[in-house]
Amino acid sequence: MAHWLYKSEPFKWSWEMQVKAGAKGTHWDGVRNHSAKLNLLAMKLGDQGFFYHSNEGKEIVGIVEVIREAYPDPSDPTGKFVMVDLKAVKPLKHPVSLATIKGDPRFAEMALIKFSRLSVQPVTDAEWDMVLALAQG
DNA sequence: GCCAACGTTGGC
DNA sequence: GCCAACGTTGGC
Repeated sequence: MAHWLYKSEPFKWSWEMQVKAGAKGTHWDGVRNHSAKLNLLAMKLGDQGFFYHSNEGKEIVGIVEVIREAYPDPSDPTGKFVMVDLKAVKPLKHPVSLATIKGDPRFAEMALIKFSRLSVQPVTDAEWDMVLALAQG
């Protein structure tokens, strides 16, 4: 099963709002980047991902799960972009900050570092496990 | 608030 | 089809 990372500015859409959306989840819309779109298209039902707060917080705060695979994003007038539906699974016991990830050489190849502006990113199994281990800390 | 990175646009 | 200009993202 693949893993992902979703960035959101908390004052636009925060982890708290995602939790409030409950089991029926929400659309992850507004993606207007082709790399991010390819990631959305690759997602399968049940794939889990990290929920990352950009700008304010700058940390991974929770885990979300894909509950509907990619379909057209109605907020895109060109009809080219897609969105998935996500629901909150659980918060991380201890959020893992960008500073922590940057300071750990094991994460040097992580998309969060290398492609810092990409809003929907793949996460490798190794990175997934390492972040979860840090979150237990 | 600044600015680097990077994607997109538009003139040629 | 190239590439300069421009806009946006997001860390600092």
